[in-house]
Amino acid sequence: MPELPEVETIRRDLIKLVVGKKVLDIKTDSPKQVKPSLAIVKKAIVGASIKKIERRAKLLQIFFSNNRVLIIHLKLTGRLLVREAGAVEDKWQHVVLFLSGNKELRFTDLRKFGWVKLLKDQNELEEILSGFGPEPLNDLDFNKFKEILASTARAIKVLLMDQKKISGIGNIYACDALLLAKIHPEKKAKELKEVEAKRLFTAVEKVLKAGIKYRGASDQYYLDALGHKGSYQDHFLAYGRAGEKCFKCDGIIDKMKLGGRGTYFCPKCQKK
DNA sequence: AGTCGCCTGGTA
DNA sequence: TACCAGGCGACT
Repeated sequence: MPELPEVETIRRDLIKLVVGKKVLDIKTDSPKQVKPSLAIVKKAIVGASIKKIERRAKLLQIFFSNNRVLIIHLKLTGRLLVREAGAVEDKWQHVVLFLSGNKELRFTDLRKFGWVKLLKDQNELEEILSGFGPEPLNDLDFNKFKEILASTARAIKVLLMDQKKISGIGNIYACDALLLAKIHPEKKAKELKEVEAKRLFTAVEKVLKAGIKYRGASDQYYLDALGHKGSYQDHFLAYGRAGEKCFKCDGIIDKMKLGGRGTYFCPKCQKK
């Protein structure tokens, strides 16, 4: 599932591949995923060129030369692929932007949970972005992190994945950061001791940076903008490793459900 | 805070 | 053939 490192990798790819290109046309076979509607998006961006591409949390923002903004959420199985015009159709291809320079920007999505949304104006963008917590690799310092922890008695893993509190962390990096910091996923956030908070703060930064370094985790569906896999899955600490040996002790990684989500942890390293 | 619904491919 | 995963918003 695309989380901060995966979306960031795609953003960096797209900057090289599509910035400066003009939108010639757009099509979809899955109208529900294009908001507010294909007709409105078409009218707004056909003829404009891509000016810059930003990321906030797991959201990609495409800014156009006419000041319109498209935001994209990949959810679980979304991909953004840049292909040559007319190249063989990609699996689960649902929205296509036809670009100048004989390129196509394709949004593919097996589950169809992802979406592409045209914003009304700058205000709407600010409104949406203001709903996200700080970026863990940019505007989060340790004091702010401690405040966030102290604000709730929810399980620490659920908190890490709450985009309103901290942005960009999903199941993979939450599981890995908690093992690296040796903290049980169910531990209440406000009950973390200073040293644990410190370890977790460092661990979050470390796993996210590793994710970016390895160009994301292609455990299941994730591919970068050129359709290549990342390799962070070869460096998973906890995620997806149920039954395998812990990387730091002789314990065996276990799997449980927490907040409805599969949660991987080492019962020996991560005590409650 | 817990549950449902959105989807579809993979698995039991 | 039924069931399940899973980000996130809506609902309870």
